[in-house]
Order: sequence, then C-alpha cells, then structure tokens
Amino acid sequence: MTKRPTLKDMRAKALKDPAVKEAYDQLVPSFEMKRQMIAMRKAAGVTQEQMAEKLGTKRSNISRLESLNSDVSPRLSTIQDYARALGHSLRVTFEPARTR
Amino acid sequence: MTKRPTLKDMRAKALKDPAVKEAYDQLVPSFEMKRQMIAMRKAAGVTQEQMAEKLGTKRSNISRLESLNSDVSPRLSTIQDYARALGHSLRVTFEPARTR
DNA sequence: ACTCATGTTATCAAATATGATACCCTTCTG
DNA sequence: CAGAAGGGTATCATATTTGATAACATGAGT
Repeated sequence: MTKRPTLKDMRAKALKDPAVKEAYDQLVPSFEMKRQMIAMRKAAGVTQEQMAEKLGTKRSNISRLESLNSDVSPRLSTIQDYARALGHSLRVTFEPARTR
Repeated sequence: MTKRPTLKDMRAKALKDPAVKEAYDQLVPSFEMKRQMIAMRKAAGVTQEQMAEKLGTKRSNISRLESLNSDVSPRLSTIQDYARALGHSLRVTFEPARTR
C-alpha cells in the first residue's frame, strides 16, 4: 500500500526547488529567534500586554514582533530591548552556511 | 608612588555610574557583532567595495554598517544579507544578563 | 450567552534605516 | 610628489519599521 504524501513529504519535495529552498533558509534564523523570544516571555510568565508596558508600547506591536507571519524585519535594537526587558542579553553569531 | 590612572582605571570608574553602565551594556552586543562581521569579511579577503557589489549597494553603506560609531541599529535582514554574502548563516541567541 | 484576558491583523502617521553621491583621510607604491 | 586603493563620514531622498488605534478571534470562567 502506497501511503499518501504527508506534510513532511511535501516540505521535503518543495525544498528541492532551489528558489524555494533559498527563501526557506532565509526565514529559518528569524523563526528560531522568534520562537526563543516567545519562549523567554512565557517562561517569565509575562503576557504581551505586560511586555508592551515594559517596553513603553502597545500589545499589537509586540504581537507583530513575535509573529512568524510578519513580513517586517525588526531592528537589532528592537530585539535587544525586548530581551533586556526580560533580563536577557543578546548574542549574534555567524556560522558557515550548512550546505546539504 | 601613586601611579596616574590608566585608561582601564577610567573605564572601570565610569562603569560604576549605573547610567553609564547601562549605556555600555547596551552597546556591547552590537560591538561584538560588528567585530565578527568585519573579521568574517577580512577572512574572506573581501574589501568593502567588493562587499557592496555582492549586496547591490555602495561602499559607504557597508562602512556605515560596520562602523562602531554609527548610531543606527540595522535591520535583522541587513545583517543576514551581509552574512549570506559571505557564505554564513546567522544565529541569534539570548542569555540571562550577567549581573556583576 | 456574556465577559474578560490574551493574542492577531489592518491601517496610518511618525521615526529610523538604507541607497546614492560627494568629499576627506591614510597608506602604499611608483 | 602623484596616484591608486581602502575606508570613513555627512547629507538627502526613499524605503521600511515602529507606535497607536481600532476591529476581530478564541478560550476560560461565570
């Protein structure tokens, strides 16, 4: 019995397309960063609303910052402010691109 | 004989001032990042001019991006573009702020 | 069903980064 | 000294992000 394609299959297939893969790789670092940010905030038991207060802004802006769908690339200082508000500091590192 | 204050002494003293220390800590991550970027470019034997070509922009903009004096906080995407042009990928991590 | 808390999304004005150009400085090499 | 290569900095127009507001969605609890 041939199983029908899973989501994982489809993803694997799509990544064969160089253009798709490039766009995908472009997004990965940002995704991982945002996941960490959200995890950090939740670990601290802080809501977006409270986060907004700490940063002197509004909850909608926090939502946009954390959103994986958002098409805006935040400033480094914005990310840093977010981290500092949760008692964290920021480190940016570069690694040789993984060729696969 | 009391030695006269060295630069290091003055720095240590200035950092006692909480306002100064805060501003200082704010700058450290950006400094380290820029140092890495410059090191990366030089390790690749690439000039700012060549870097600008890779990124479809001008020399002066690369200089500003790498400048430690610059008062602009680049977008995440700008840093990522820079890294990719040198065959690197980007990782942003957060660590509990070192209290000292 | 209603309300409250949390989060999402769209929109617009205001703030800031980026691109391009021009000009300056230093170092090296002839 | 002259010229070239590599960098730095100021300025302005343009592009993009950020802040604020408003409307919508969902889930928990009553």
